[in-house]
Amino acid sequence: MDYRQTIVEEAAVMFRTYGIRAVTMDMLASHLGISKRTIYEVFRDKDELLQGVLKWMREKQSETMKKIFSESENVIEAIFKMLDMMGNHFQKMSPAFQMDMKRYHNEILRKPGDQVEFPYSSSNSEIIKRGIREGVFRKDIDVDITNKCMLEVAKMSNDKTVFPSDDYVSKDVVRTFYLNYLRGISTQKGLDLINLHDKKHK
Amino acid sequence: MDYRQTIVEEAAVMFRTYGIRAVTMDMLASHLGISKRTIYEVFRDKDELLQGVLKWMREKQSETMKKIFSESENVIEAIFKMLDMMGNHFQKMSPAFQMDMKRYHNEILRKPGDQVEFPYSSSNSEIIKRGIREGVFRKDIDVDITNKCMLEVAKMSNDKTVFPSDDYVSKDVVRTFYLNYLRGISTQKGLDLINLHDKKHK
DNA sequence: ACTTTGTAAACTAAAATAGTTTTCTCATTT
DNA sequence: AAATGAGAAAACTATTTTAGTTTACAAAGT
Repeated sequence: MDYRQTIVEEAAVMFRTYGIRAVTMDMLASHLGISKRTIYEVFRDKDELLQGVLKWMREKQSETMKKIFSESENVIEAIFKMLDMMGNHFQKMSPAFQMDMKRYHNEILRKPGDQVEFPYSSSNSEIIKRGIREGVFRKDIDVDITNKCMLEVAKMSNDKTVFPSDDYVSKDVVRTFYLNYLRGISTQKGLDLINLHDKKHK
Repeated sequence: MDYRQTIVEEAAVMFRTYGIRAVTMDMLASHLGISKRTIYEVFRDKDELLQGVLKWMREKQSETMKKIFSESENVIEAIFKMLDMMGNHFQKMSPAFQMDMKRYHNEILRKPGDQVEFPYSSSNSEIIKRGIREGVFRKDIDVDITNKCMLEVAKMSNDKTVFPSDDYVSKDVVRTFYLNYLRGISTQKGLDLINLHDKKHK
């Protein structure tokens, strides 16, 4: 039987609920009702498993994005839907997971070729380009830089070390932070759409 | 200077955000901007620190409860406010924290006298007694047993292993589960109040 | 100057956990 | 029915973490 997908999905849930380090291989195995050996049959080590999990998360997330993107009438609507989705994801994602991700990230050059990229909020420049085409974003913005910035804003908004959840509600931070940035790159038409959706969503 | 309270409060936040095991003493120290040594000056070991944290959580929680209790017109109103507060707390509380608490709990008889009690939802029989007095709860219920049961219902509602947050929204589970139990011990007057508040809260 | 209070960092000892190996069992195939 | 293979179960090792200690040192108060 091919356990690979089953393992990845369960590991994904456990990692993001409890954090990566908190989930031991024994724990994962017993949750799956299989033996630890079987996991190591499919994945060389925990690192490879993590890579598999992150890859799967990215793929799933990317699909959802595409769906939202294609089902929306305009970019602003798409972004609002996207923010909702992200809000959901981040609510399910334990701070421990984010902490562990940072730690893995900081272990510089663990193995060359290994990319430990943040699974969610992988915004892509397509959104920005479409926004410009639709006359919602200003024509004079640098697509590449803006794309990177929006990703950073999204990441930062959800960083518990920057906005401790005691003082802020994660969802609100994303909204205000991200939307304000959005306003900054919008045309008048874009601003109108933002205000419209913001009111409707509230 | 007396660091004790500062340490306890920071540890409390970190424990419930990242889980107990995920927070190392070094991490805690550097977060506080003090040396690890200083922590050990005040607390013999991590266990004693955890006890301190839990005690403080219980006290703070108990105070809030008393406040809610005294500021409410009737028991049902108090319980709805209480549920709101609990919802908040559980949202801030990482599943890792709950997992670690269970683990500590299972290490039977770690030290005689050590009580590792769950900090939140320490409902007390006062609420039930007041409910009976107000004619909201049936007179024939066993106060002690009901108290214990309500506590268990509250705990269970927030147990991620029972209700994985993928499938359920924690807040909704508490609401339906707890409220249904509540209905079971209520008189007609109680039922009316529950329906009233439930509608208003929605 | 000396004591206290705390920092910084190196250190040790103990615990936890990744990863391995062995043995056993059940099911499928030949 | 014997052989093969896939996986369970559990014991084991080796590595890594982390709790907790010790040491050397610095600033501040007396």
